[in-house]
Order: sequence, then structure tokens, then C-alpha cells
Amino acid sequence: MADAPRYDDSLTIALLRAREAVTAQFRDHVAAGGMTLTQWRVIRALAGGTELDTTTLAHRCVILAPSLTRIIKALEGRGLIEKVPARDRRQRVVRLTAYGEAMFTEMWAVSKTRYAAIEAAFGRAEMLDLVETLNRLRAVLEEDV
Amino acid sequence: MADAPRYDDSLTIALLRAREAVTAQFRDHVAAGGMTLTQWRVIRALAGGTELDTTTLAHRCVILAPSLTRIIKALEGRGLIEKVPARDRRQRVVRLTAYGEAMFTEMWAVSKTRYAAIEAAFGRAEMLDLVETLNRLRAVLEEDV
DNA sequence: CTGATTTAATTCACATGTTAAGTAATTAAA
DNA sequence: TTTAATTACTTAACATGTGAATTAAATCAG
Repeated sequence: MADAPRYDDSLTIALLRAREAVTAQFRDHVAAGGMTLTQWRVIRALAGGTELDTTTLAHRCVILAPSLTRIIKALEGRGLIEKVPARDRRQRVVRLTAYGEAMFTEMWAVSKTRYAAIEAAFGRAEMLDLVETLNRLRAVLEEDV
Repeated sequence: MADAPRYDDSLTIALLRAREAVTAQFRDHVAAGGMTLTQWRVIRALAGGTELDTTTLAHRCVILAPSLTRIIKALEGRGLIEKVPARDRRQRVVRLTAYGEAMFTEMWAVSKTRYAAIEAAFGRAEMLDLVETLNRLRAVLEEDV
């Protein structure tokens, strides 16, 4: 495919394409488990008995509040997560149910091997370096510019 | 739990956060021009009199076909792009209108300065290196793994 | 040339991204 | 203590992501 000036010099496009390529490695497996990649991020963030309020969960999973509201509703409806009473009654604190933890454990095993395969193909050192670079870029941009 | 899931070192999360930080540098400006970042990618890909069919355009802009169908409809409705008769009548070939080109030129001037600011803050060499690394990662993943 | 297959877009249905507005609970101020 | 401001989340509305099904046109096999 000879797509000449596909603006590969663009950082935004490069980030988009790279992310697309990486998520593609997980999408089928996660879909086979009956959930989306976004939902999987939530499950993963709650794994191991972690209880989190919506704001913290949204921040960790990089999901906007309105999306998370819907996702929590969906996952709760499927019995994967449950509400926990909170001191501050404005907050919605959630955690995985036993079923949710079981689902996580099962899927995480496969997910790890996929991640390891990427590491092996790209190189562990390069991978760590890339993540560090991405985080540094983010830190720079969130300061001023 | 031996290997508790840590998001700090997750490549997918790092890519997501980095992209979020970068696009945030352009979002307001593009929104001020009355379009979304996705629509702006389409405008940019067509700038300079380029005529493209939907498939090629979708690939270059990293937009799925159904989304592009809607975007083309919206941009055409606003008079920014127009259809071009194609040999293969299955294809939908589009280009910018004069108004679309003018809109691009105006916005591109600002967009360039934003991009330059990011380069200045993060470092030009680091930036080029990052884009190269991202493209290499993508190439590796799209081969096998 | 006719029918089967492939290809290019579109449409559909649902999940998520995104901004703005709204609601309820907490905190701060007078 | 009563009210104003803030906080945490939800809802609404629209754009986009995503996979599956559909339609129309081109291509291929016989």
C-alpha cells in the first residue's frame, strides 16, 4: 500500500496508530470474555479487592466521568462489580464481586502472556524506555507549553 | 497477589495518557474553528487539493469507515468538502472546497505554532525519536507477535 | 454473457468520548 | 445555624469507535 504523505511525522497520528496496534493485541481476547477494552481497564483497576470511588477510578483508567457512570452500571448489571457504602454519600465506591475477581483472574492469565509477547517482539528495554518517554512527554505538556 | 496489576508501567495506559495530553494542546483551537479533532484530521489529509476515496482517507486518518461516512456527511453539509466523480462508481472520492481550503489555511497557521511549542518544550530530537519508536512498535506488532 | 464472488460504502446497534447542564451531599461563610 | 459555594456524580446530547449486516458496483469463473 503506497500511501505517500500519510503524515507519519505527526505525533498525534503516531500515537493513535501505535495505540491502535497495541490494543489490537488484546481486543479479541477481551471481547471473548464478553467485555470491551475500556471495561477491562476498570476490572483490572479493581482487581485484588481494591475499593475505589468513581473519581479515582476514572483517573486511573483514563475514562471520563460520564463514560464511567455507564460502565459501572453495565458491569454492576452483569454482577461483576458491586457498590460499597461510603462515608461521603456523594461518592460511589465500588469493588469487584467474587464473580468479578474470578473473571479477572481467568482473563489476566491470558492478558499477561499477550503483554509478554509484545515485550519479546519489541524488546523489554525499548518498551520500558518508551513508557518512560511517554510519561515524560505527558509531564512536560501538563506543566506549561 | 504475586503480580498485582500495576497501571504505572502499562504501555496501553501510557499511550492513552500521552495521546490525551497531546491532543489537549489542540482541542480548544480546533473546537474554536467549529470542528472536532477527528474532523480536523480529515481536513488536513485533504489539504492542498488532494482527492481521496473513503478507504484511503480512512486509513490515513486512522478513522473507521462507519465514522468516516458520518464525518463526510457532516463536512459536506457544512460546505467544507465536496464529492468528485470517480471511475469506480462504488467509491466515494472527496476533496476540499475553496471554503474548506481557506478554513484549513487559517487553522493550520495556529496549529503549526502549537506543534512547534510542543517540540520546543519536549525537545525536537526527542520528539523525532519518539515518533520513530512509535512507528517501529507498530511495525513490529503488525507483523506477527 | 450469466451467475457467483469480491470489493467499497453505507447502515445499524451499541459502547465510549466529550462538553454542558443538572442533582444531591458536603463544606464554608455569614 | 442558615445560606452560599463547592464537590461528586449523573444525565443529556451529540460525535466517534466498533463489529456485523446490507447494498451497490465491479470482477471473476464457466
